[in-house]
Amino acid sequence: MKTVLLVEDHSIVRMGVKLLIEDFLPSVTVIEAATFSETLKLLQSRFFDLVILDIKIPGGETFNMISKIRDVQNKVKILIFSSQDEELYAIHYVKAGANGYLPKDTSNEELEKAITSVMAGGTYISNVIQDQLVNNTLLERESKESPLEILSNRELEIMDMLLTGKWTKDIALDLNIKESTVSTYKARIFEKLEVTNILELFKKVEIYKRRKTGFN
Amino acid sequence: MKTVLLVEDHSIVRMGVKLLIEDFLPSVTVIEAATFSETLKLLQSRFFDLVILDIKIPGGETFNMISKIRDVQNKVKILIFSSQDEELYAIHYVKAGANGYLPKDTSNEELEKAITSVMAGGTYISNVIQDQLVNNTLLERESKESPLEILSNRELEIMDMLLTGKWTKDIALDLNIKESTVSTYKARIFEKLEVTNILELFKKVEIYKRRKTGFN
DNA sequence: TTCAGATGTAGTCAATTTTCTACATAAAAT
DNA sequence: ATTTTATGTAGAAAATTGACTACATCTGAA
Repeated sequence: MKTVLLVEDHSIVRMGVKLLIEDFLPSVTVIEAATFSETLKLLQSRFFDLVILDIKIPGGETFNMISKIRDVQNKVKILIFSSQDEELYAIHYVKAGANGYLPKDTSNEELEKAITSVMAGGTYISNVIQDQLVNNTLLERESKESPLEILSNRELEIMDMLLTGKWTKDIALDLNIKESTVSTYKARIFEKLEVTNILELFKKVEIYKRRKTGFN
Repeated sequence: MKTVLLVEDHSIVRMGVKLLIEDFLPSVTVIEAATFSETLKLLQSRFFDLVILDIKIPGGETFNMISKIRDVQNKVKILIFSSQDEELYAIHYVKAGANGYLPKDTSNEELEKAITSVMAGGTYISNVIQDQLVNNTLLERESKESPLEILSNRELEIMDMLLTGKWTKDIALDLNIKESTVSTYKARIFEKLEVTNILELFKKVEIYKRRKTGFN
């Protein structure tokens, strides 16, 4: 008899997922939690085989949640269940110790596959993320503390200016280099951090900042 | 015998909502649609009492969806069923002719209440929005409480897309308008919200969201 | 010591975006 | 009823940025 803790603040979604699980795995008991503190309390009170974790529930500090869960029940499997927007960071969740990542707009079949494979002790990563892994040396890069560390000083300097809202030409002027040079840096930064525009860059950096400052 | 058209692309959510409705209103038939074109097709083929509309489904142009639905079946009730992120814009949906607005993270009871009251010919507006209405002196009166409310619907729509990280040409393509038009909107949005680039825009909107939702 | 890969820098030309102007229509104000 | 202002939309020209390519120097690994 397996027990799953479903952490998700949207009751509608909870209902759908719960139903789905009970349908294809009738022997599984699904317990629900809507907040992170509730989650921790439940984890302290009883054993779970799997935690399905919506990464942006109230009271949760994204990356820290995973380690906090493991602090309480270190053998529990964790399946991140996130909205599409977070796909960018999916790899980080896995790196941070999650056993799987699943976008919310997934098909029922995928959800089923993910849950069974993670509960069986495997890892589940949606195709999107697999692509990220395959055609990139991301894993190696991620082995460093922060993706920001793979930037050269000059790149970092320019990234900072970019995040201030400066335009290519401003930066070129400030640093006395050609605009084309700035463009090159920009391209390299974007490539290294795997983003395609300043907004994504900003969000990514935000996450790392939070990660550093959060008590770990 | 009433019939409800549930428009929602996430199958998990569809499942939850459908179940809920069938549970508390057993006489109601729920038909599902995952895209907007599917929605229109269904509306043309048969009569519905209510459309529950996820505002960001594939193929939908946010605000136009409401009028397009009314073009086909002008007496149908429309209940906007949107994710929390859109709460900011809720008031615009109601202005645009929706009969109700309901955030996705609602309780089952609220969903029930919303559906019954809208189907009965009333209007349902979640408390969050009611607050907005109250201190804004109502739908008609334009109040500048929120900087976002001074944007037109089209501007808001484009701002959303901008904040997703989309480029001018993508938006133009999506909305079938010229890139220069998008640029014009962009300029107007920037001017109205007093920012000079997307980053500032993003930050401004973030701040406003946090204030409204009381998060963190 | 040698050599591949990383880094700092640009040029060129193509692609994209912005600016400025314009205009019809809708909505609001007088 | 009439004038203003707001909104949705573009065209043309100008400005900015990006993609590719190149190349010298530096640096760590074989």
